[in-house]
Amino acid sequence: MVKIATYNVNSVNARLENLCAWLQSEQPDVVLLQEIKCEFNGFPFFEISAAGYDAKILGQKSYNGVAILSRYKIKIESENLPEFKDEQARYLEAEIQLKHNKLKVASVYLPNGNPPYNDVSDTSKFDYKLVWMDAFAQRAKKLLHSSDPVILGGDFNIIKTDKDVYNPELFRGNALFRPEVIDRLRAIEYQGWSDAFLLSQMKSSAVMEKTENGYTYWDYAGGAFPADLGLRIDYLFLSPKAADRLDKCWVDKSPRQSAKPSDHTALVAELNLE
DNA sequence: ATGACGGTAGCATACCGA
Repeated sequence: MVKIATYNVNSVNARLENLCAWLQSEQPDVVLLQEIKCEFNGFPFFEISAAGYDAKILGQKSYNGVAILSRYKIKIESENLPEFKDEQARYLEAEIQLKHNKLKVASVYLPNGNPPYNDVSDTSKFDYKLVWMDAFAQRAKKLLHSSDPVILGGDFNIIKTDKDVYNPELFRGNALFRPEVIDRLRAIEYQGWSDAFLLSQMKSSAVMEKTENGYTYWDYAGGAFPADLGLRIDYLFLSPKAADRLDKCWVDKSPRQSAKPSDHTALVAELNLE
């Protein structure tokens, strides 16, 4: 059994205690991190290694940045999306050599796309989100038919349906909830990817799991977390070979409940692979 | 009242986030 998680940490250095405590208690085999907010020289390799993990990163100063942690050997396949010039560090793809099987994974931090507060008519961030998604869709299509199982995980910054947000009306017109991005994500899923959380819910017979909203993000402000005013915007997408092996996928709220939390929490899956 | 909260850069406050 392999346990894989995605977690937007909102600065790996600000979250180091939180992250290491969670690695210690949950013992995931592979972790996809987003928003590490540091460059190579600022990444806490020593502490992550002491926790038992190899780490590969694509860093950026102050903003963005993605990483892959693993108890198994990590071989980087792509830093950034191939054939897409990107100033921002949002995509890291690797091959993980398990005991017997190989696994392909990518840590994905999709652009937010909302305009800056001082100029709400500025569409450049939204335009960037759309072209980024088009490049990502091309890469996903290539990866889908890999001979190894593939998992694309991360913070996608997309609310797929009204069910995935505490107040849909409040988010109409928001870049996370615009038809242009929802349609693009649906087109990617129609290539043949499975949303691990939904697939797990579908296979479960437990009533509690079926009614779980799957929120992975709660605003820091206004007591959103205790009131469960959240969004489901972090996903694990499984290729057919990975979906075949899915045992269970769930939201782990423990990092969000701990001291000094990220505004996101971890989404975890277990697959029958070794 | 047009906020809240948190991180980074860098030293006051702007930018970013969802």
